[in-house]
This record gives sequence, structure tokens and C-alpha cells, in this order.
Amino acid sequence: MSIAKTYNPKEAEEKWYSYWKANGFFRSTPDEREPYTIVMPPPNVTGVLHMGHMLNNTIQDVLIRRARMQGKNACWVPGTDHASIATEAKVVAMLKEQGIDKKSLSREDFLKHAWEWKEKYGGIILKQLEKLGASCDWDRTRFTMDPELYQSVIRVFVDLYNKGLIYRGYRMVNWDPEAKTNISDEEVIYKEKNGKLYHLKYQVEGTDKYIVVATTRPETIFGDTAVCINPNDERYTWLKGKQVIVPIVGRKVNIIEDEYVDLEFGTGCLKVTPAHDVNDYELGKKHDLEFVDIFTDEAKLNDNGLHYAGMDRFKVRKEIEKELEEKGLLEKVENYTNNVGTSERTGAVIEPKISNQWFLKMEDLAKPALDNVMDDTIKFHPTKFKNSYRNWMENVTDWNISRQLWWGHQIPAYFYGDGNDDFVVAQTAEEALSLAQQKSGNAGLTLADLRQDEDVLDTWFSAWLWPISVFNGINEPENEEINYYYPTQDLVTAPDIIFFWVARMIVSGYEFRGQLPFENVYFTGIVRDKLGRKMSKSLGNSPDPIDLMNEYGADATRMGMLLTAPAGNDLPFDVELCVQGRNFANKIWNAFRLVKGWEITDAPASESDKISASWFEARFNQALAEIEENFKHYRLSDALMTTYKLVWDDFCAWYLELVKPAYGSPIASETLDTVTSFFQRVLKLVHPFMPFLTEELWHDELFGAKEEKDCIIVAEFPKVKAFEEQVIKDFAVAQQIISEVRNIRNSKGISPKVALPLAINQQSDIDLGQYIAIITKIANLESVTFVTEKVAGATSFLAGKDECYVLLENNVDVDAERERIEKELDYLKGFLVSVDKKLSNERFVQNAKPEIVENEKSKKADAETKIKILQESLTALG
RNA sequence: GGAGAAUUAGCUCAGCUGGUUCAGAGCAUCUGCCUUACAAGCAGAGGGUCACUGGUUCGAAUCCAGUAUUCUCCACCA
Repeated sequence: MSIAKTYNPKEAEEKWYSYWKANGFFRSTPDEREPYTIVMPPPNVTGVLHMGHMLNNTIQDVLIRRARMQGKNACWVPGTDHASIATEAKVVAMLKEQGIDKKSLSREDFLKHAWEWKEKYGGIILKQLEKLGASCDWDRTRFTMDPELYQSVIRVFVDLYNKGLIYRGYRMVNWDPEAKTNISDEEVIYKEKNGKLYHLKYQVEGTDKYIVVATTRPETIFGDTAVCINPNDERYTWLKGKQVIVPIVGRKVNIIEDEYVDLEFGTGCLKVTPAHDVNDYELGKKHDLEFVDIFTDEAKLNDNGLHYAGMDRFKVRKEIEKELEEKGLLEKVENYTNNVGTSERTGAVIEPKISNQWFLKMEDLAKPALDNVMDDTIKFHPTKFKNSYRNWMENVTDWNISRQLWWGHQIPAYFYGDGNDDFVVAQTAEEALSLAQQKSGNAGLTLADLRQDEDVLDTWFSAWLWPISVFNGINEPENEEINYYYPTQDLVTAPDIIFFWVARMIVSGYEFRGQLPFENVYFTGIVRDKLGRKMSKSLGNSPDPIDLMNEYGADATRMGMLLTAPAGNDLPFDVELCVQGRNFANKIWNAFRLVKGWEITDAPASESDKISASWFEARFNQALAEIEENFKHYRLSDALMTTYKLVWDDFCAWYLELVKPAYGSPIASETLDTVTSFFQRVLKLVHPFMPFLTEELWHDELFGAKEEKDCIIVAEFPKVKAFEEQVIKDFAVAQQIISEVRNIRNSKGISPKVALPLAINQQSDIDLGQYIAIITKIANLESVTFVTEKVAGATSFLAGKDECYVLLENNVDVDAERERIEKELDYLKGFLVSVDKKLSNERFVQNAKPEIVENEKSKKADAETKIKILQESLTALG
């Protein structure tokens, strides 16, 4: 029998993933066990796996696997988001390629195409998640537009409307001319752009004077309905009450006064375009100005744009500069950088625009959501995100929830007349009809008279219900599932959607369930490249996680993601991390190969085997306690590192070397049992991080015959047990002796094959005798003797308080030896001085805690002992 | 403009309520080894005024103030 020298991930991954699935290990149904629930942040239905998903879902899988092994009823709900604007944009683009214009389609036909697209490309990402080992309950896969979830959204809308929290308003919104919809403030990304500041001349009516107005958007002069000055601006006192003429347009507009105008900026004169600027809009309302809309939905000039009608806004900007120049109305043009709002989804420059939209009042809803995060009922990891959460929640504005799109949940408002208020809100058209009949007093209305609002709801208006709606808790608030799984335990997500999503889920949790949606929120970092740049398609700096998994294996890639991912920190990703993961997988694989190759004998376990076992037992529990502590604080990379070191250093480098039989010799069956039992426990610790490798090894006959369902994925995770710290401390002295001997070999160029004699002059009260066999074996010693006097002509070292001597033929370098001892003496004396200084300081002795003073005293005694030993050695050297 | 966070070894980060000479880990580097589990490995080593300046304290990487640099979020002035 020969076992491959390196671990081959590919085979194991396919085999075990389907095995787990076939055996239903991912499935969860309510039972008497404690639930542990995670709802997956639903990726866009048309998305493909990127590094962010890889990180996010690896973390969730680690958490869910651990919980499952701890005997909880682990339920990880996967799903996808319909991603209204993003998906619709893709479908529109796809149709365009086929020569189909969205405008030429009916809503119904368009949706048919969209659903086809969804069926074809939707869920690719979920398939990809399987590759990384995601142990989701796939039977629970949800889509935000599934009938149940669709129904939930509609129900919630009606409910909030009836509570008076949803209203329809004619407001200024952020218009995305490319997607031809409005978007919420959160979806506007401000980017610094190089533009120009145009200084335009407005003639003062009835005079030949001009005033100069600075603007970055000269094309908006068609919408100017006032020019505003600061009432305290003495430069312009003469202007008060006058009118000016808008260039090209020829419109006479009033000079208005408002302290909003910054005296310092530009010329101190502000052109006011109430229909196309947020601040001007406010001014317009305040001063009762006319609102002149000058753009079409595609941000081309409309008829108000006179001879520019039909031309794109940016083209107009260029053209109008020429015209103004020609007419002598352009004083100057300066280069200017300013922040321009762009659409998160399409990147198009946002055009402020006034239109009828639906809003959700947030102020009251936000209150419980804010309080329960601030008092840690819901815990954020790391806590620093509480700050920005509070900031946002305290200044929350009404949520614009309508979108001028077709792909999504259509707003359940039905119009029955032409007036702005001639509508009713209801779950079905039938209900709407009877409401409409009542409201209008017209019993003759029929379904045909109703027109449902064309708009759909913001994607986040369905996503915010996710932890509830996946269990159908909106439609059936008392069903068994929602009562069992809700509130969920952990949410793992990126901090950039804290407002879009996390905050709103908390709001909806308290509003619709009266309690928190999850107990903990783990904010992952943002995956960056080595140069610290965000990974993105356009930069081409993002590795494809699928490629990484093909090259290094899923386990190694998972580990690579986690190694550098403390919560909330950005994650500078480097493929070297996957290499480290691969090496680790290989290390475990080879430990297995080693143990697997041992022959067995019936002879009883040796004393040193037992000593080694009791040491590893203690060390294992010590590490496990650390791991638990790390998990408790959601320090996953630390938990992984502790596991890594336990396996590599303690299990492989120490324990296996200790019990490893000499070449050609068999191992005591008793010892082998201990080894395999440790090995299995170690595999369990590793499993949440590296599920495939551990499952593969688990089933080897080395670890005993297994029933079909006896898999590590459902094996019991080790529990923390008390351990003897003294065992670990004592053993550390043996480890130090071994390490010192190796060091001597290294520095003197002595081969590890040459056995050396060691003498120990013991001063400590440790039972060193028990370690003789171990030290002899690992350090390759010829003999170990205990002496009570200095050994002349030997190379010495201190292990704790015990002085050790290695007698080397032809290798006595007295000078080097003296130098070494003197160096150590210097160090110890310095140490002693600092300790003495403290102890002789009365204020220290008085003020410091007693145990700290005690500690200092024992440090002093320790140092004095060591100094004495070293000084004697020095004398002995002559 | 407002708010928050960070600055510790070449890199990425630990270091919790001041107290072991507290300066750590992993990776990378260097030296020596193909030792019969693993060169994807083994053994060993080097490497840091804890950003700077003050202050509080018996005692500061740790607490406070200021300075510098970086990052994030929010707002967005034409």
C-alpha cells in the first residue's frame, strides 16, 4: 500500500460534498435542540463568486460547522436577491444585443425575458458556493421574488401604509438617467471629478450692468428661476429688488436674498435652479419659485432647452460654452474639482429631479433599532461600527422606496382617478377595488378602472425582511419555523452595507417581530490586493476564487482567506496565504501517512509515551481553551492560528516525534490508540476550517471502522477540559534542553547524527528524571548524567535554573564559552537591577498590588540563583 | 466641512481593565541539513526608540493632550 506523498484535494472535495448532501447533514428542521441559525446575505441572483463572497461564506461555514459539531441544530439559509436595478440593467443590455428595445416591450413581456434570464443564469453563484464546501441547507434556498417572499413584501407595504408610515410625495430624488430610475441617497456614490467652473454674466434688467454667477453646470440655466445673494453682502446691496436676465434663455428672474449663500464662494451670486439641484430645491420652496424641469428621463434637454432640446446634457455643456463665449456672456472658465454624485449601479452621473415617489418614514422605526445596538442587545464585531451606525440612525431620513423599474415587487397602490390622491393601497386588486369604491363613493368602479402603480420597490425593501421572510414569518407570524429559528444567531456581512441592509433588518425585526433579527453581526473586511487596492473587475486585480480552489484546493483557499481576516479589518490578499494553507493541509496529510505506516506490537506503552501523552493532553486542552476564547470574541483568524500551531508544532513537531518508534520498530498498540485518539480530536478542531481533508482522513480505517453516517461533519466538537498547567511548564524545561542542544549542534556544525553526552546539575525541584528518555531520543544524546558540580571544559547552558553541560571532544572553546556566559550574566544583572529598583522603591511596594510585589520578589530570587550559577561557571572556566 | 479608527519586525497583525526584561505570532529573510511522514519539509538564527512631543504615575506600547501620517463613514457650496 502506498499513500500519495501529498494531499490531493480534488477527489476528496467532490466525493465528500456529495456525500454530505446525500446524507442530509446540511438539512435542518425544528427539533428539541438549541437552534443555531445564519441567514446568508443573498448574493445578486445573476452574480458570480468573487473574493468577497469567498471570504464571507467561508466565515459563515466555519461558524455553522462548528455549531453543528457542538450539537446545535445548525441551519444556514442560502438564497439570492433579485437585485432589481442591477438585474434589470443586465436584462436590458442582453435584449439590446438581440436588437430588442425595452421600450418596445410591454411590462409583461419584459418580465418574461427577465425570468428566463434568471432561470438561466440565476443561482450560478450558489453552485459555486458548493465548491468551497458551504454547508447550507439547500432545501431552504430562497429568492427574494419567490411567491412567499413576494407576498411578504406586499403585506409589509400595505401594513406600513395603513400605519401611516408610507406616503407618496412629490420630492426631489436622485435620478439615474442610464437606468431611468431614481435611487436612494445611499446608492449615490460621490466621486471627485475634474470639471470647470463657468462664470456667467447675467444682465441686470433695465441697466447695462452685469452680475457674474459661477456654476459648474451652465446647461442648467434653462431651469434658472432666480438669482440669490446673501442679504448681508454689501457688494450687492444695489441689486436688491431688481431682476436679472438669464443668458440665452432671456428669462427675467428675481434677485432673492438668503443667508444660505456663501459670501466667500465664487462671486457671491448663486443661480437658482429649483428643479435640478437639491439646495436650490429648498430655496425654491422657501421663496416660492417656479420649478422648471429641463431634462428628459435620459437627461437630455427637453423643450425648455430651446434649440438644445433633444441634446445630451454633457454635449449641451460644451455647446453652450461656445454660444456664451460668442455672445460675450462668459466671463471666464476655471478648472475646478468637485464631487459629483454617481449611481452605485450604473455609474451614471446622478441628475437631481423632482417626481412622485414613495417614502417610508424612518424616525420612529429607527428608535428601537438604535437602542438595541447601542446597549449591545445586538452585538457588533468589531464594536467600532456602532459609531457609524449611531450616526446614521440618529440622522436617518425617510427612505425612498420606489424605483421606476419593472423587475421587482410592484407597488400595491391602485389608482382609480387622475388626482394625486386618487389611489388606494391593498394586497390584491380585488381588495383595492372595494376600497376604491368606498373612497371615491363610486360603487360602479370595476377592476378595469384600476391602474396599479407602475413602480417597483427598492431591492432593499425585500432584503430588509430576509431573516423573517425566509421562514415565512411575515405571512404566518406564528408558524413553527419562525418561532424556532428566529431570532437568528450570527450575521456575517461586509461593512459597506451596514445602512442599506443591516440597519434596516434590525428595524424590520423590531417592527414586525418585536425583537432582534440576529444576536451578533460579524463585519468582514474588504478584500484588497497587495497594494491595498480594492479588488475589482475593472482593475483586473482580483483572482477568481474558483481558480484558486482549483490550484490550491478549497481547504487551502479557505484557510488563506481566514489567515489574514480579523473582523472589520481590510484583508490584503496574497496567494502566498493559499500556499500556506496548502502546506498546512499537506502537513496534516503527512502526519497521517506517518502514523498509518507504523507496525504494531502488543508490548505495553513505555513510560515516556505516557509522559508525552499526558503533556499533549494538557497542551491540547490549553489550546482548545484559547480557541474557545477566540471564537467567543469572533477572532476567527486567531482561532485558526492557534489551531495551526497546535497541529504543526505540538502535535506534529513534538508529540509525533516523541512517540515515533525507531526505524523498523513497531509501536505499542496502546500508544497507537492514544495517538489516533489525539489525531481524531485534532482533526475535529481543524474541521470547521478545512472540512474536506479532515473528512477524508476521518474515514480511514486507521481511525476505526465507520458507520455510514459517522462523519466528522457531525462528530462532537471537543469540549474544554481542565488541564494541569504545571505539566506544560515542566515539560517546557525538557523542550528547552532539547532546543539548546540543537542550538549547540548548529553553531558548532555538529551533525544531528552524532550522539552527544549531557550532564545536568539540577537546582530546580522539577522531576527531570522522567524526561531523560525523551531528551535522549529527541536531542540524540549518548548519555544523560546528573552531576552536582561544575563540569570543566564543557559547553554549558541554563535551562530554567538547571545548568546543563555538553562535553565536546576537540571542541572546547573557552573564550566563546566565557563570552556567552558573560553576555547572559550582563542580561541577568540588568534584570536584577531593574527588579531591585522597584522593590527598593517604597512607593512601589506600597501602591502596587500585593501579588505583583510578590512576583517581583520571586523574580529577584530567581535572578540571583541564576547569577550565582553562572558566576561559578565563569570561575570554573578559569 | 463633521465623525470615527489606526500608526508595534521587511509584510499582515496580537498585545483585554497600566505591572514578569513586554516587546510577541505567522509569513518572509538568513545559516545548516534531501534525517526512512512531509524540501509543500527539518533544525537553528537575525530582525522593532512600540509614529513624534509632552503629561499623569512608583511604573506607560497600554491612560491623557498636542503634532504628523494613513484609512473609513457621513455631508456636500454653486
